Amino acid sequence: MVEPVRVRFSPAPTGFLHVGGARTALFNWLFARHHGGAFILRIEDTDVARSREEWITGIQQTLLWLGLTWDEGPVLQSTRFDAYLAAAQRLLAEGHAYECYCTEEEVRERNEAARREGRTPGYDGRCRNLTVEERAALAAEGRPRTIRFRTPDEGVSRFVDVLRGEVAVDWATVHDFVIVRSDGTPLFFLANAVDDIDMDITHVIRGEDLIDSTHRVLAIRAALGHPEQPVYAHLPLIVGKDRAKLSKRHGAIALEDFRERGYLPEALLNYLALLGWAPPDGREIVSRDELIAMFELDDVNRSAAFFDYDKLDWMNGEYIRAMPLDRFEREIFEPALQRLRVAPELDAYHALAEAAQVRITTTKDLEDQLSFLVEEKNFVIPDDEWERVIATERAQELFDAAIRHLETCEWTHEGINLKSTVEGLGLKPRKVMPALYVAIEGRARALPLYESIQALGRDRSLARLRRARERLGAPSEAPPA
RNA sequence: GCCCCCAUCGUCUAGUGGCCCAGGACGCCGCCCUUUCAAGGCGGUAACGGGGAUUCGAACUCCCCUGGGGGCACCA
Repeated sequence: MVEPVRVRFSPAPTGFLHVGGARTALFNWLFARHHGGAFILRIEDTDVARSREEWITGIQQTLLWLGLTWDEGPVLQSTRFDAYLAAAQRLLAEGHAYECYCTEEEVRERNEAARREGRTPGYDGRCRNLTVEERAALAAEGRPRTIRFRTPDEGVSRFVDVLRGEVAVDWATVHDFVIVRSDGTPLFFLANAVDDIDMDITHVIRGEDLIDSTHRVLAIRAALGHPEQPVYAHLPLIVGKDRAKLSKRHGAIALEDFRERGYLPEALLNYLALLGWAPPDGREIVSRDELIAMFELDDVNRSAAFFDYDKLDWMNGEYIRAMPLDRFEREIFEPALQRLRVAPELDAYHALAEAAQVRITTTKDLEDQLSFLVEEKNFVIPDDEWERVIATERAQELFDAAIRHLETCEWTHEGINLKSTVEGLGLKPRKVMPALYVAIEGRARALPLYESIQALGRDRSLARLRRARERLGAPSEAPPA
């Protein structure tokens, strides 16, 4: 590429950023970084009524969390209305646009009628060729006035999409559309066209849902004296379980929520990169730098992708496991303890942290696993676990032996080892150990027992075992197996 | 209704006319390891939507059908 690459991510601040938007941002960012170009953040807040300040900051925070830093911006379109309106005046003066006095309701009603009668909806061109007198009369009625772009009556609109080849449509099927609202504010098509020109955008990478609007934006560009086209790449959509496009009100989850649920930004980034793109070498775990090095726009595929949480979970686990232990302890283990209000005695918990690292998929997961460390009065054994796992034949013997062992053993991993104690009773460890897990950790699928006992300490461990032993009662009271 | 886009295992994908009776990954199933659960190792299940055409030869090219999705706002 000879010219410097300039791409933009241009969300509307009308809601949170979800995986679809994030993937679009990521591909733009990767493309810019790969080519040493500029990644620009542009906020398309031309719809003043729906745009909110908090979404603008929210989107930025999310991008930064993912590590998608921008080189220019954020440029708020709401600060550039003058430029768009000047362009509109020029289009008006040169006959590419006209003043339209149809109200929103009228247009909507006519469209609905058209749909009902099986005709194609779309602006019917009522105000297309008004005379000066007619316009004056309508204005005198106090009717609101919009500025509407006049699309060509015939011919074909075409552009080349990197992923899909030539995309062509008959102009006859593209109806005139509003570029300035009756309140005088500009709309997406106008602002988008003007900004892409003014910002020297070279490549437009966005969702496929915008593919049809491309013809309209291109028509404005041409009318404004810029017939040259940026390179377009319309990314396949990310769909939900029902294969329908994800949106704020349809199945989409805010990226913010992924953060709260304990996903690592690098894992989410990696996963997102694999939605619609695959590295030439077929690897799944690809670092940010490798992504930048390998990413090519024409390797992106064309069909919609389903967001698979199972695979994301796996990938997040991979990233957690790949962390150096000290970093895991510092950034994930310790904060989890703090959230549980457990004093982080890291020396005592070292082995536990190591054991936990390979067992969790999210950092939120870790909290559940570590919840047994809470103070004694808050520790409870769920009734169903008690019945299923602890209240079994020979449980009394088992607990008596375990208590005896832990009362005197050396307080090391090897010393705590209960295997020979259990085997000494003629019991199979695999069969009966779960009872001890539940007594100590409150659950059968839990962090390793010896590390947990060690972390809990001798007194607290014995207290839990004795409590369970007491509840079991005398041997004769044991329920028949 | 009209226009546009898409079509390989359940899911994400590789594949660009012979190397494919289709490869990898997630999931799932089984076995091993094992103090539970994981992780790890080994193995397995599973797909080119249908029909034509081109060709010596099609997952790969073309056409039709079917299916799915998107768009047709004073949203973006």
